[in-house]
Amino acid sequence: MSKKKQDLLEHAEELFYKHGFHSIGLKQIVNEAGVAIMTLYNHFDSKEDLILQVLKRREEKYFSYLESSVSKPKCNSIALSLAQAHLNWIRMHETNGCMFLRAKEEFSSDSNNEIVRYVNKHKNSLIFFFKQLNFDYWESTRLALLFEGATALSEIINVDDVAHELMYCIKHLYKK
Amino acid sequence: MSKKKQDLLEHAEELFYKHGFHSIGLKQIVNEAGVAIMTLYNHFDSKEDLILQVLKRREEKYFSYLESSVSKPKCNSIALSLAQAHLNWIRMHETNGCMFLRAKEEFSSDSNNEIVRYVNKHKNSLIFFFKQLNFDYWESTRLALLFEGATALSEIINVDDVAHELMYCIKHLYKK
DNA sequence: ATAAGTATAATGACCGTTCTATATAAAGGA
DNA sequence: TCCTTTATATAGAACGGTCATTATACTTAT
Repeated sequence: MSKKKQDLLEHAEELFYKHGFHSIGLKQIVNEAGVAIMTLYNHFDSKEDLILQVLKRREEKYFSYLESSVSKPKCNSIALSLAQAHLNWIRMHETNGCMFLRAKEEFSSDSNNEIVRYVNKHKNSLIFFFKQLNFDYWESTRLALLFEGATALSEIINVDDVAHELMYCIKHLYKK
Repeated sequence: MSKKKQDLLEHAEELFYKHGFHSIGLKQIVNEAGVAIMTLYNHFDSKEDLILQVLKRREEKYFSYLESSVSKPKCNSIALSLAQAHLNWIRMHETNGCMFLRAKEEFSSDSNNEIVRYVNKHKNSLIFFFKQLNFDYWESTRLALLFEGATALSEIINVDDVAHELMYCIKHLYKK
């Protein structure tokens, strides 16, 4: 992948997450990335295409982060390891909510929008990921609920306190 | 309050929640409400002022909804009654996330923005509301985590399944 | 020479906000 | 009852700005 394209993806991810998808203009992205606007359109079909590629890149990073936490677990409990990984992910970023849900929210008025469909797919992949680790449907759904809650609450109170309560919930609600 | 102002607030709330704050233009709001653009500026100082008044109205509705659930409880458990009320609130609206967090997210790049400060205050009011019902800090924080999780997850999977898991968590994590 | 990146300007549309000028209707005094 | 004031609402245009996208033409490297 071109260095310029990578720069664009990185700065677009940061700016979209910080300001939102409608708020940020392509001009601001290319300025931040230090490339020309035509270079952006050379690598991406449209703003929607850029958003989609940003989200796909982020999904890969997030899932590989979760996966590494189960392949190299730090706790004897899988649920606890996953929770630790999710909390670390939150700590690594600005606490500004779930980027995928925010994308869906901003474009959800058109339910056939490609971004909306992609986010739905992504969140179902997350629940499916839990199921593959031998959690049943309800246990997986519950994990998703707790993780989304942790992400959202971190926008308001400090992450350490959120972590405290997420761990408390997991410890009392999961055996493995 | 003027009938026109009420119409504006109602349609603005619906449109902001459906499309987002930056996405929706004032023209579309006045069209939907059936008033002239100058009528909007007669009642509100600016778009930011309109957003703030929409959020304040919504906060009152949400809190009075929670309050009525504890004054006329349907369950023997306070936490369970609150959870039922929160789930009913979700069912009453389009499942498009928490409007307050979405407002904060869209304007958070300017942390001194009045909307951002208001949302922070609102969420702290929620935790304070729980504390007044004799939940300690951690119990209150945990309730907030679970409620935010339920709101977020309802954007993805059907609310009945979310309700199932929220109730499960509450039952196993709270005595009263 | 081929490919990738650059700068710049143009397009048409929409943005929040303000201005002007007109219409309506209720309220108060004669 | 008539006249005047005041408040509220209206339509429509204008302002300067930004938006995503496209076209053109120039400069680099490989």
